[in-house]
Amino acid sequence: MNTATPQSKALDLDELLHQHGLRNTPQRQLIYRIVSSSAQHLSAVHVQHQLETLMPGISLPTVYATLELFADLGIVRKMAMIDGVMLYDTGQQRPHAHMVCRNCGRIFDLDIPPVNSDDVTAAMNQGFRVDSGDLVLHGLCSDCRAKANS
Amino acid sequence: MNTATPQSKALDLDELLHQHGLRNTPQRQLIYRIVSSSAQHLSAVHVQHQLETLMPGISLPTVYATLELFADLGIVRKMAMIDGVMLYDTGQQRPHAHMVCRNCGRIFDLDIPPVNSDDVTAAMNQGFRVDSGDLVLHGLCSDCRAKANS
DNA sequence: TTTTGTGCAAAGCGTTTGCACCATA
DNA sequence: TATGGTGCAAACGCTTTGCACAAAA
Repeated sequence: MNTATPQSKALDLDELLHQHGLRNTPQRQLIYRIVSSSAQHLSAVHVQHQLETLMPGISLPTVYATLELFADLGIVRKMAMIDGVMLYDTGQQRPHAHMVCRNCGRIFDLDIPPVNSDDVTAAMNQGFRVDSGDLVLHGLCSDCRAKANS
Repeated sequence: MNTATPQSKALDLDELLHQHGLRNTPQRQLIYRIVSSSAQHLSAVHVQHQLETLMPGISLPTVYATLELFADLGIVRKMAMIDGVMLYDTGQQRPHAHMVCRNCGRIFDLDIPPVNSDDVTAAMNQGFRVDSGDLVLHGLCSDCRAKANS
């Protein structure tokens, strides 16, 4: 059924868009390529920076609109908003926590499940149904720990 | 030593401010009264609303500055930023998670530790030292679940 | 009287919206 | 050719900053 079976995970974006009555544009293709090839979380400006050489004129509103669209299509997940910046992840990575270094400000992905079953049951006991969760840890990254000890 | 011994937990704000060479102003007293008597998280506008009757003219920048000051003094904690809004909690409550209802948008406090020891050790194994953490759960609150089932 | 705090206004920053032009289908 | 997407500019919401006046010590 698929027109091709590319090496890895490349789901057929063209087909997916057409199934939803949406158009296949170079912007969407490029943004898709970036988010699907990144193993890390991405912000909108991060995506725009990565597009600097491939499509210099791309606008930030387009990046936001496309990421929002991809979130609706299940291609990306809207992750935690950290310091007022929304982070997006490819839906292919398993749910994970984020670590913010309070010294250098960098944000790291941690392979830790953000929500455990205790959290879900505790929330349930208080009447809530949990769909997802964001865990953001604050502290020092290894680089800044090394610098602090010198 | 104290000029009064009010009902509950009122630590001596006046003394604390003087210890740090800071001034005791009515704004700080009132904001302190609000945050220390609230069992819930608070945003800056939330605090301002609560001050409507006691001090109608108080400005938002002053509220922000005072909350920031109280955070430095350890009186409040800067909690998670949710939807671009910073939440503050009194340092007296134990660390807890937040629950955002994706239907009504309300934010609830949940008596769940945001970070467990597994998280800390897992982060440590990747080189990070964890100081604190914010857990934000997304889902449906009990009210909206009830409405959805009707 | 000296110094800090407050209030006002405006600036920042990330995100969203309105609208004319362009490109996909 | 018709509809939907893009880019530009501007609006928006929350937070922060600059500065003159007021108030605490």
